[in-house]
Amino acid sequence: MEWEKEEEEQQSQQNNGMVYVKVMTDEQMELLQKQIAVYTTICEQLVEMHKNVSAQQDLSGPLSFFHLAMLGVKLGNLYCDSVMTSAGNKMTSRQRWTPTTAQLQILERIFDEGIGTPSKQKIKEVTNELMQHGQISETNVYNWFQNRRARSKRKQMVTPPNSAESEVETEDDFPKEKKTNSENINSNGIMVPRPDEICFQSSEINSLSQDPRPHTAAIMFPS
Amino acid sequence: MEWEKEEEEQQSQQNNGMVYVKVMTDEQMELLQKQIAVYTTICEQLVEMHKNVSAQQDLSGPLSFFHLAMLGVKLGNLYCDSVMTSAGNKMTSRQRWTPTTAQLQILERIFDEGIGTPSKQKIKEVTNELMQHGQISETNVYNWFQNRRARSKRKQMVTPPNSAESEVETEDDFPKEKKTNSENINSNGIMVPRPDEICFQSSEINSLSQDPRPHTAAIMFPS
DNA sequence: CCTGTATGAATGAAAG
DNA sequence: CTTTCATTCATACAGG
Repeated sequence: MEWEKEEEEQQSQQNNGMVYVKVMTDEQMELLQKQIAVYTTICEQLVEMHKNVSAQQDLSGPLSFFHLAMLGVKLGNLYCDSVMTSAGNKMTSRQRWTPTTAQLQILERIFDEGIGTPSKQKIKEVTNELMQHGQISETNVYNWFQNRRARSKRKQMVTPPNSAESEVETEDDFPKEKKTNSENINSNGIMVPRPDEICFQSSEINSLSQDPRPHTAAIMFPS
Repeated sequence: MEWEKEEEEQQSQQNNGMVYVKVMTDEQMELLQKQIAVYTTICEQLVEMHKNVSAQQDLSGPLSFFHLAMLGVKLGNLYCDSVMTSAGNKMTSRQRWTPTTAQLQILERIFDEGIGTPSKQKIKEVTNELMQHGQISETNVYNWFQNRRARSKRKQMVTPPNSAESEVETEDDFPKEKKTNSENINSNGIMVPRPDEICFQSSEINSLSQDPRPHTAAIMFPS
């Protein structure tokens, strides 16, 4: 991974001036890495397992255990249902394309390569490749790049040219001081926000933090 | 991996206590969460895959997996705990902006003035003004107007339509401000096939992959 | 606690 | 390309 660059992030949203950062100790850091490593291992092994099972059905593997284990890890829940809702007549909704994680990875990767001009030809190519990972059309690709570019640009534009406005009071006025018993951490204690809709680092994280930089879609692997 | 933060120390009470700590921005934090979320999802998918592949299996397998999974949970908990307690920094990435009453009043007033074109310049002005009443960013203002307009429009769209209801059976699926509890459609970001080509995909739909290809999750595992 | 709702934010698509 | 719209996702809060 490489988000080491991340210089001076500075405000994503409600904090003009003041910078909020997460602070962790080395041990916490290490813990985190371990956690990810565990996931990595689990995933890899599961993949292996699946290969075997797929190879020969009779492979009498005690898969049930996986289920149990995974359920333990699983923090969120809901699994999408089957496509159409009970009513059956529904299904008319959702006409808008939603990139699959695989597609997103590829798109981000390509975007990072800097080619700012998707050019018709390129679009076609990309579309073709993405088609391997799910339904998609050239228009989708085109729009995606259009939006991606526009938004990443806007982000870096909003960056206050300087720090002149060193406010003196802000950031305390935050209404509520809520400190809500932290959300984001599901009851299980695991910090994953929500199992659904995962996206590999959209990295344009949002609002207007700048960062016109690379967002390699690779998952970070603690070595 | 090392995301050394550069400037912008913030160091919390950088004096006694830990001398060096890792600092992450909201973006980084979020990125991390997403990565973990990705793993989680992958695991879930793999498990689902297994469910399908192996109808029923006896259990008596490799406890190692189970242990690993549990370990993951454990680490997850530990992680959260320690992080929360340490710097006391809000671990919550991205809390959303909440307008203060003063800000809301002003926003509403401006909105009523009819200028439907917030235009960048206007946004800046307004933001500036609102800053006097609490933390806020241009994006917040921008979003606010965006949402305000969209929602007021939708509202008036729902109200009038009770006079000449054309269709006969379109009553319940109508928008309704009911705010559809979503989740009726897969939330994995998987795209639902256009109504014009839904043919296959019936049994193992969401279970594992949206694409009718060898799902070998391998592709998701960058070395 | 859990659930429903209002609303801030993200984003695909389209208009300009 | 830039701006706007429409739809959806996620979360802060109020009620049970």
